[in-house]
Amino acid sequence: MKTCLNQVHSDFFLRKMGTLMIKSPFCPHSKVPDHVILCGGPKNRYWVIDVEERPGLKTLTISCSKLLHPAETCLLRDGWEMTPVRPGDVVHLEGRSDGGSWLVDREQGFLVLLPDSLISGTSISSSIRCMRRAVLGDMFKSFDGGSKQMLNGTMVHEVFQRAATAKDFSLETLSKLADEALHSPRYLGDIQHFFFMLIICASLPSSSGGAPSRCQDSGAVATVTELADIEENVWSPRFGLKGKIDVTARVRIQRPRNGFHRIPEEKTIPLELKTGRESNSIEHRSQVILYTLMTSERYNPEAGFLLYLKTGNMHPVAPSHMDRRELLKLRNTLVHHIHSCVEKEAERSCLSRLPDILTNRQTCQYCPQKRNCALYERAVDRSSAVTEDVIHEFIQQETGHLTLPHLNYFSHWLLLCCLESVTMETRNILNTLFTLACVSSEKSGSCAGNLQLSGPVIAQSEGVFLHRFHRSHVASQQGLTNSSLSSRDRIVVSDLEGRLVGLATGYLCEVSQTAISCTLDRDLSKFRGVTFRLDGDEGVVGFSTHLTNLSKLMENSQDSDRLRELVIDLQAPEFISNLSSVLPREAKDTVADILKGLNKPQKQAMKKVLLSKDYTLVVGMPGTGKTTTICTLVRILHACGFSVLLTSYTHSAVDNILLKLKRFRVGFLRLGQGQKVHPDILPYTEESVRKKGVHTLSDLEQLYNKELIVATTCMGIKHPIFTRRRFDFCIVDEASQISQPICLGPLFYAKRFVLVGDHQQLPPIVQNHEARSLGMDESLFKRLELHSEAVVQLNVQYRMNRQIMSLSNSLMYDGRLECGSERTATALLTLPFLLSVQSELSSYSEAHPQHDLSWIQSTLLPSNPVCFLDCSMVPALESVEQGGISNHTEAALIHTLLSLLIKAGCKPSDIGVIAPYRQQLKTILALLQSPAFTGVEVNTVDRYQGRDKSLIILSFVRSTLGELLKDWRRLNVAITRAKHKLLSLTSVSFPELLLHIIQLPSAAHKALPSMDL
DNA sequence: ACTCTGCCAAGAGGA
Repeated sequence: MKTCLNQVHSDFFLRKMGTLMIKSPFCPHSKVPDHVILCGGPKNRYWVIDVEERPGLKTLTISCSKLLHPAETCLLRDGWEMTPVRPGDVVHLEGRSDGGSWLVDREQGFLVLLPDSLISGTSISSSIRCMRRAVLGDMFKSFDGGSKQMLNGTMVHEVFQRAATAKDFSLETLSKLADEALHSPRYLGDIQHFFFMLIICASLPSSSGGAPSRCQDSGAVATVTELADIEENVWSPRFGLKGKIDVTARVRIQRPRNGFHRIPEEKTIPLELKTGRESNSIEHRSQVILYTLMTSERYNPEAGFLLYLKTGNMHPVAPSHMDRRELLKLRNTLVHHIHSCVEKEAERSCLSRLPDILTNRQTCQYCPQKRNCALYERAVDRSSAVTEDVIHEFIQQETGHLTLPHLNYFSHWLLLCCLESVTMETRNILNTLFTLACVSSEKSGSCAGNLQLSGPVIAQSEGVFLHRFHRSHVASQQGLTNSSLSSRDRIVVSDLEGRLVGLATGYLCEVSQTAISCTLDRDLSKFRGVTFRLDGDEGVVGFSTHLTNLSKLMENSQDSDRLRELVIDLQAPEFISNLSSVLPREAKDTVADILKGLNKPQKQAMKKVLLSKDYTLVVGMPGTGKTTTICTLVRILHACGFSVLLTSYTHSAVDNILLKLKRFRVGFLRLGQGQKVHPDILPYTEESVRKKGVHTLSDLEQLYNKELIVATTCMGIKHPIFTRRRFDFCIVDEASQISQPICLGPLFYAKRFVLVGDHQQLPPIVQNHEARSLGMDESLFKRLELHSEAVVQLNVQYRMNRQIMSLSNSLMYDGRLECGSERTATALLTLPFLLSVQSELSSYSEAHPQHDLSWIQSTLLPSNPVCFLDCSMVPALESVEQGGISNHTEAALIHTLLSLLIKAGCKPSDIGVIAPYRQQLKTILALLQSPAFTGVEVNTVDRYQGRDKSLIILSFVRSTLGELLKDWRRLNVAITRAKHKLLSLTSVSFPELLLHIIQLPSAAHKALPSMDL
């Protein structure tokens, strides 16, 4: 067995420091991180302090207190000792403890490793055959599936569930439902993909006489009396399981007993439907066992049923302790592999080994993960020792087309993504839902408790139910509006007791003091009377899109081969020499017309794109009309009859271009959730077009093929349209802010691509330090930039006046940035009432000669477009608070300056306040409560990218540059948002920007306390 | 040492 790393460390520690140190629960080795929540009792969460291994036995030293005291012990044996538990893990224990000593063995107790990671029933049952496949399936999620049989299964499931709900299994109803399912917009896309039609009725039970069904087992008779639910969603933080139950049924069980009355017993049990062959396999039965386990808190079902629709046979599944034990052990192994995808080796992280490859040709042949399996083996595990011919041949077959650089790129980015996902995982707030009482969650603001359903539930559309909750009694004095929950947030609904965790998910609509309305994916009207809690779901999206794209890049296909050459091998992009061969004659005039409004570099960009055979990179320096350029480019391509896939990382970036495009009456199709799309773009979404009537395959096909231009976010490429369509061009906006694996996604679907961005502005955000240092913040835009022949620079800007521009020029652009016109270059802030403010300041100054106000006087002057206000003498000190870093002195100075500027006649809506830290925004906003400041926009540097204001006040907050502004790209963004005037409050000296410094006197922020502002 | 947006999901069956 592999020795785990932590074990090595503690052994080492033990030898060095002697036994006393390691036995002490307070050894620094095992400090509990802040985000971990521990507790005792039936929902216990223990921290593993130490693991001691002996043959056939594992002893854990554990504690449910963050102080790691008192410590308890847990003995694992009879196979449980193989559980891959390590110091620093969190575990849940089932069973009994005898004075702080637990025993988990053959007969009693369960250990649930990392219980807050909920593992789905299907993942676990798929791990029975092959653990490696289950782990890969968790990483590369969108690889399983896509067969006709599956689609058939999905639809038959739906038909059955609907018929069961209606309690009507007549042939007439069934065929009606089947017809509906066939024409449901939900499946049309998939059906189109497979091009087949099917007759559903063929797969339905012949004895459609109906529910209730019966089942016989060793004399006991179970009769289904009622359907409690369909597609019930279950999250079980107790066993670390989750799943969706096909049918939750009430049954009456009658057991014959000699000499006793047959007292019927009512039970609620899970019922699993299968439409395929009646295999009654371990996998199928295990699924049922897991459902009984995860619903044990809800219904305590002793058994469940497996119903094969083809034959109509129902198999009871009554799990034994052994069944549950073995499945939980599998879950623990699986969760271990998922959780420890990276490990440290000599201070450097590397990808962990996966469970071994199965050498069963039969099983592997149809495995949906076979490419990823082979890739991982060759690119990561690199076990040269394995020379088994079967495996070697398999790996060769799957990855033979790849070179070493390809494999390195794959494993490198896989490692980066895994590192980042581990860091993101610790911020998952859902585990507070599992363990934290609602009251304490409410304090953090992401939860609302004590809610009761009020009024009717309104079904808005399929799977969208409008609910209203009101707060039954205000336990805490807080009203609901104090919470940070706001409309459009994603939420999870659970009950207050923690029995019905994750009942439904949805979006918040309205929040008032005492009521909340939201749309949920399920109708909760039958839970009337239950007290609910509602938690904000920040949603850990995970990295499956990243990994899927990486895997796709390694595919043995034409599209992927070409992308690998360009992206990994960095093959030089090619261009054709003559425009006339691409420009259709009839489009020439239109194109010439469109080109008229452009400046020189913009025209150059158009030309380069049209001539490109592979890709073009458009550098859009600040204020150079990036959006206009893209919009014009799309119009030209459209006029030439080219199809275009238009994407960016964010919805707002996509919609920005579309809003412009719309004005030129260029048609397009916008894919994506209506919730996220700009209201003016909504009519162009698939959803809206469909409402006008899409009933058949050809309708849908027409909808998908009609427009030359299709727009969506980079994450939106899972849409069925991409299984059918290829585009002439793909344009990716803000490409310098998108990480490589995500940026790759849309490129698979186009012959050529255009990346638009500016690597001198913000890079992709990476949380994990190691991942960043290993280059995860390098965008594809930046990677490809070395091919200067592919780059066009938009360097003529229409935003900043000369002085502000030169600041950025000296910092970043080596003087390449130019003003588009003399008007732009000389534009200044207009302050109509400046004179009266200045004279007021002068008279104040005379009355209070101890205050030196000359700095304010010169700061206000529009003819001073760039002012660095040096606060080091004031002094303005940063303070570290709960929510981050802020600087109250700078905030006070901003308040003073804003008051004077607005008084001098600057419109609040022309003013932007920028700070790198969120906490500073809060501090500033708190000072700007008066209505006079309404319209002033206070935001972070990051959120201001792509936008501008006439006047910008920038608060540096920190007296050293700090991690954020140390990144000059962020500093560059900050200083290039202002059109006419830029005021920066800082205690940092910039040798690079030695211009325009105004020294603030000591206590400058207290200079005007009595002046009427 | 605090910057941020994306996603609907667990399962649909077959050797």
